[in-house]
Amino acid sequence: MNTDKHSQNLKKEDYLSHIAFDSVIFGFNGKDLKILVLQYHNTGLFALPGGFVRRNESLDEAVSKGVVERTGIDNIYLEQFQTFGGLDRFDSKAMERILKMNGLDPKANEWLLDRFISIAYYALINFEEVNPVPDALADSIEWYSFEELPPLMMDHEEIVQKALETLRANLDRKLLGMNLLPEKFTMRELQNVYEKIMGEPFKRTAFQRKMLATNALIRHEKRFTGGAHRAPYLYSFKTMVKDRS
Amino acid sequence: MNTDKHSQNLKKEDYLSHIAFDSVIFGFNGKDLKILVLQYHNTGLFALPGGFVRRNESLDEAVSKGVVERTGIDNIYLEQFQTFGGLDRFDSKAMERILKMNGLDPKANEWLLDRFISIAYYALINFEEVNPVPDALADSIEWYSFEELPPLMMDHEEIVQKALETLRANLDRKLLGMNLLPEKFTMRELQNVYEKIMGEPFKRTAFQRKMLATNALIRHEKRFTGGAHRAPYLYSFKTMVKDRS
DNA sequence: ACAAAAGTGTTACCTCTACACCCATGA
DNA sequence: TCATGGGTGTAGAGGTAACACTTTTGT
Repeated sequence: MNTDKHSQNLKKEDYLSHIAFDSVIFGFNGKDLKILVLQYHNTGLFALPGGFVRRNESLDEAVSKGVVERTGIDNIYLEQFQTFGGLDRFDSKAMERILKMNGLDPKANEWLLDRFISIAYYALINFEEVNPVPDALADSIEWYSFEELPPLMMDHEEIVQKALETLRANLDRKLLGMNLLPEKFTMRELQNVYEKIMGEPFKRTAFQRKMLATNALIRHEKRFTGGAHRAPYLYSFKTMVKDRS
Repeated sequence: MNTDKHSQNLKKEDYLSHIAFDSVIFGFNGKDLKILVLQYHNTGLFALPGGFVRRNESLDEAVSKGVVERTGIDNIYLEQFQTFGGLDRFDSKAMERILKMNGLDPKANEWLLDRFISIAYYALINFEEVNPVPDALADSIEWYSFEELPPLMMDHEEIVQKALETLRANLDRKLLGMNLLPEKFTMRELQNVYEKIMGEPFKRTAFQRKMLATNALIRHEKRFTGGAHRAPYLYSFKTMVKDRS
């Protein structure tokens, strides 16, 4: 949970009360699968980037805007995967602390201390294009790989877990790999993405054939890396179709 | 969208504003796949059974309670599948009419006319056990098969569509058939469920083998129907495990 | 005996896997 | 020419699908 860039504008009447969103933003730096985590000013509290929904925008618009603001790129693959509505999922003391540390009056922003239901989305982005931007209440937003995630607020660790599960379940059904890679990539790079997401190694030759069999790749010129070996082909995905379901 | 049984209790302060749920309740009568649709008093408006979330109950609890109240049975397979948050998804005029026709003052229940985000669930139940119960605002709740669905309010047709898609996508991954059948059933009955859900016929022998290969069925005594043919075995599902993901 | 539906055996086919082999590249 | 990693050919295993055959039941 998190706020708009212009925190002074967090007026109750502009937003739908009790409704928040959280986003699990995945990026792949060529080696590791990472997610964006932000830290609130002077509190030591870590959380997923999130926000609230304005009365005059749809849920999808709100989330899209939030993710674009944090990453600096638009045209992002975004997918809603679950809504979290447990009774335990608000921590008014932590929220109060966050507001105070940002010089905001908790009394004047009482609606933020109330119970929230959060709609969770995951995003897949091309790591290279991103320049993460913290919002007004947070002083840092950084990439963390799964092995070194800091402890997250409230139920955010559960949200991350569920995001990863959903991503895994969808990986074969949809062509998700494309959203984590630059436009052109080698088969080895594609395999790396798949292995990091699934958390297990694949056989090189079987992977290659499986991918080619999907008929979704275009083969381009070779990439001469300077390595003392055969130059691999570059590939790109045929269409911008992200969902084949 | 819909209300609690005791509509006089629909006090704003008891509920989370802007948040509703809708449920697509599937049942199988041995021949057709049907869903429960309710009709509001004197309005000709059809809608999915739904409700609101009390401040002191979790989202899942609220939905579960709502579905149990309408069907009269508990221990129902329930799965959240999507949250709908479009700007178009409120129709204050229709809601006003519903309130008026039920002798409620729209002014006193103004929060119900506001914009709502709805978390949608689907439920799978054993048709035979159900005795559908309309809530206070509705005068009927009835089974409709997909071919004869009445026009539904707001985005409820989209919700039904998405529920069916999700059910189809999950059918193989999870053992969902079990929730739509009585405890013991024949292979032909199980195949009927699958065919109705997927909307396509399966080969009898292939289906039988595929099901037996899952190793999830127990074979019981035969059922002598009086038909002039070999009596089929009865089967039941091995475990109450509903999710193998 | 016969018709109807249930259950199973068999064969052909297809797919996937493993392994080997060849290819291209720069040192 | 050697080491390294990329691409493809092939044979065997395993799984799937189609079809026929057998079994069981009530008329």
